[in-house]
Amino acid sequence: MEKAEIPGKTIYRLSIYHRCLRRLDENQIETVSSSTLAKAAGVNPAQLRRDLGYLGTFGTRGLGYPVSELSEAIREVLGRENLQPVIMVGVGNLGAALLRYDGFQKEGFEVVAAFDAVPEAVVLRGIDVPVHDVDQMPAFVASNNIKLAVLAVPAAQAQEVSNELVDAGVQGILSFSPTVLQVPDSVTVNSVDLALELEQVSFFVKKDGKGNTPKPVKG
Amino acid sequence: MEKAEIPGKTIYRLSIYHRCLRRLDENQIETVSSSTLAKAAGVNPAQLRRDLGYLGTFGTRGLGYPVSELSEAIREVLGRENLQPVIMVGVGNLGAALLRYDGFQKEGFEVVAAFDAVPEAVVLRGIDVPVHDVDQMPAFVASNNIKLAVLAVPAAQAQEVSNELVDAGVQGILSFSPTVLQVPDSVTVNSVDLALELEQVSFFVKKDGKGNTPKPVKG
DNA sequence: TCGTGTGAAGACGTTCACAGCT
DNA sequence: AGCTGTGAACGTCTTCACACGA
Repeated sequence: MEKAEIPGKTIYRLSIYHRCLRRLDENQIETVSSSTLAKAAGVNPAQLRRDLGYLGTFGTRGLGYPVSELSEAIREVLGRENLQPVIMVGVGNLGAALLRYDGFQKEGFEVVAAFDAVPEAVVLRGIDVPVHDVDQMPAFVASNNIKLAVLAVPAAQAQEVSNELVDAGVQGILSFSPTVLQVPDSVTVNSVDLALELEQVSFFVKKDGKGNTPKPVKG
Repeated sequence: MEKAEIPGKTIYRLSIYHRCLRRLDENQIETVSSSTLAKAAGVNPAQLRRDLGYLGTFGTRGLGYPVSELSEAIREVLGRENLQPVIMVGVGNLGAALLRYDGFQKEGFEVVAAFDAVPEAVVLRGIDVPVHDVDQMPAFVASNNIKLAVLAVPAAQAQEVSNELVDAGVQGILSFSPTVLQVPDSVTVNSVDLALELEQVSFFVKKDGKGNTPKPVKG
């Protein structure tokens, strides 16, 4: 019965470990200890071991973890064995920048199409993903069996577009709109609110007169 | 002795409440109950009351909270009474999009200058913030007493630029580089890793065969 | 009666500390 | 000796549930 639930925070950190491991692997390093990897990932060694414990038993006592094997195991758990298609909705400032961003591809996601209310207005410099009218989104999602969407529309339209995505069959949304989206429980939403992230930093900066407030760390 | 430490997670939510309250205020709504505001913010009502409890006693039993008064109180705690200057470092895809993004301004931050290794290469369409060579950053930070920086440089340069920012006197960094930054304890870093946020969504989407994994919610 | 404020309980996440394997 | 794997302690955040004021 190896069916322990993996907490969301652990998942997030596993992704970080995965990146570090890939770098180690590229450098031909075959083994790494929890303390070394933990330092690279910015976490406590005990936490790292606890996190890896969810995957099974990989380490060798007195030695450490086998880099490529562990990397592979994490990739499997994260479900990153093959490319996963994603659509982008909203190709304004941010959406366009995200379309040019190669970080998603590097982590195994492929942005296969983009949708905008006014696709004619989109500046296509450096964008090689087709940009369609948002009307065509539901059909595209259905026929290509899309599960993931990145939402980068203005706040005022976010809820409406989110509803359309959910109706079309999307099951996961990464939203950049500064709004709280209401979705059914079956749909996963992750909201990245840029201004709030900055505000978070700001608070802990100005509070350093003497009251030693703890450092904020992403969930 | 009203000196209770406010947890980071509460700070983040206070920012959300603040936004909701501003919207209510614009709509001339004078009073709001914890359950209404909580629903708008996507949290549990008890949590909302607990969070507001850190600020003091504002509500009226049987009635709710005075919208504008509460909004003001939060703004004070967050230290958002006046505009706060921020610099942007790295004006590539993402950096340029963030410069055009008006969300920071709306939350009381002003991006006063941007820096890039190759400022000549920056496409200035829609950007009205001066873009300087990164060499000039330390002097600018010192003479303008800048405390906050947004970092949007490639991963390979992130740590180096981060060091320069810290040396120059920056105390808070919002980083978009997919790397773990090592900084002194006195400096606050908040790292937003776009690909990892998408990965987080992806994991919880594909795990819905039957194992009902919990929904991830930002910090 | 309605809704706040809060003690107490519970859930969750992190870290310690050490037994045990190599 | 060195490092993993993990019970147990600890700390933090969330939610319940209800007393109390308007």
